[in-house]
Amino acid sequence: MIDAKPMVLNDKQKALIEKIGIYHENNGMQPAVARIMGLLFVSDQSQMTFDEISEALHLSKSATSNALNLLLQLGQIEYTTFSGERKRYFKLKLSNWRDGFTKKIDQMISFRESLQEALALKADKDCQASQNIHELIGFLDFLSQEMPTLLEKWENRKQ
Amino acid sequence: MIDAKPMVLNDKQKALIEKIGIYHENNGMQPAVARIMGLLFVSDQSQMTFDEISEALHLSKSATSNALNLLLQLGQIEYTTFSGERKRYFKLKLSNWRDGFTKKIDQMISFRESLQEALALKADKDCQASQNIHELIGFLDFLSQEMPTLLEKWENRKQ
DNA sequence: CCCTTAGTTCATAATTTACAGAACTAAATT
DNA sequence: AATTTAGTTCTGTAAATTATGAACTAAGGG
Repeated sequence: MIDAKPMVLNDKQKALIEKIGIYHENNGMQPAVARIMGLLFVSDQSQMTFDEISEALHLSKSATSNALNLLLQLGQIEYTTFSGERKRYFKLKLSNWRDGFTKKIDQMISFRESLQEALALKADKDCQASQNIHELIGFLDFLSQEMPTLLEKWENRKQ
Repeated sequence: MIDAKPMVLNDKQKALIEKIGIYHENNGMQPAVARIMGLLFVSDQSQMTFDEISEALHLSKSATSNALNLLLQLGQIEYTTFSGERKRYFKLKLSNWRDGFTKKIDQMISFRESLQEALALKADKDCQASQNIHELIGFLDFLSQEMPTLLEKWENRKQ
């Protein structure tokens, strides 16, 4: 079987893949994983195979395998297959961004639990520090209350 | 000069410092830096000196110095001094939480720039991928529009 | 039944990070 | 002037992360 024409990236695309990559590194992804995110954002192909990704980013098969499986597990990408072919075609699961946003907010709100514990352990419940913690808890409660409303508002505006 | 009585932490406090520490690690801080955040949340002292922090967490002076300076630079802590003393007394700058939230959201919104660039580089501006990116930009614009309103609402509710 | 394709898994090498310890500095104290 | 206090800065290194390459597996084709 003849190879598909190799994906060639120009300099602007390469630079943008790095930029998007660094953004995702700062959000906790490892470099190779983050570069795959960059590639899938920038690529002109609607979907890419394992080997195309591996070649475009000069990644070993093992790094590619680990990264793709991690991204699948994170729900950041998905793949389709075609009958009679074993290859998987990967693309971003951008519909998931709203979920991703929700997850980030939920992670912030999860800190509430620790704050409550901290307050419980404080010898002086009325000191300034305790009051500050209390206010912070209030803010997190406010957030978890308002977020559904905010997302609903977005859904309505979208149409 | 006689030492101040050493800060003694009980097991619950130690455990909570680790928990809060891990939370802050997950938000990009290095372990020692994150533990200092934990300590300042949990401590019954309204403020702590360099040496108290260093001893309470069994950190070397260099680690303590680097961590405190980083936290100062991040705006997560502040210090006061007393006339005739060179020592600095550190405490959390919790008023900054709102700023911190804003920063997080801004960081998310900063991704808009990359998305716009990605869209500009796309060969096909009408493909599904382009449209998804476009929708994502829309969501980020929505967020940056709604955030001031949301924070205002919180300010009003607070009083 | 052997070969190719499409990966996965494992051992290990190469960085990078995070911290300790020692040497250093600058102000205050004796 | 010497010492103590309150740190800072500079190596060195242990540990963790990240990626590689080789060996392996499992499905499908000839």
